[in-house]
Amino acid sequence: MRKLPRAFYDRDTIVVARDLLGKYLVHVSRGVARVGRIVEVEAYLGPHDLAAHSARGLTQRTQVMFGPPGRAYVYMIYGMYFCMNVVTEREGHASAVLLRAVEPVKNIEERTQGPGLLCRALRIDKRLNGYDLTGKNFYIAAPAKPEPMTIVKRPRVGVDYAGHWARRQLRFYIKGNPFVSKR
DNA sequence: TGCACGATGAAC
DNA sequence: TTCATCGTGCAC
Repeated sequence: MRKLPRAFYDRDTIVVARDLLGKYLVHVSRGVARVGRIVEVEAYLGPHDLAAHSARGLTQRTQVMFGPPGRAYVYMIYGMYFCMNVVTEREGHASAVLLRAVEPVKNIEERTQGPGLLCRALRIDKRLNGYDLTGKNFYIAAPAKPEPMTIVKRPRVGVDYAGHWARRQLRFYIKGNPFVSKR
């Protein structure tokens, strides 16, 4: 495995989203390295994208989205789950990719089919908000030999309020993978 | 300072 | 379809 460099994230958000499929998400917590293979993602394109948190402008919560690429944007949702994103493109662009599901690879016992569940299973919480993913204990890596895959695109989940942006096909997942979230 | 609601998940 | 549960953003 080779850890993804910052340049990987400093590219068009849709390109990064699709390219993240099949990569390994690694979090070392209390000496335990948990690894999941990314199988489902969603792209959030920036302040002009009405479904993105950054559409409301720079706030305390969204400041990481407005920061440099390659950092984790982790936030609490519905008072009980966390969601994890990776920040993309140049600083100030405020775009990110939401990780929606991973396939268990190592040291994962709980379910991972959904953004809240994958964070719980990989022990990802608010403390990791802003973490530099080119760092030591929390990163994304490319497998030694990538598996062939077909990518499916669909509208994003839970953003019906976003007008025509709700219809854009910005959700991507690996066709046929059993760990993709249901909906 | 108060309050409506959400990039969810599970039960009914 | 309803509910758990709380931080955020925006209205007063």
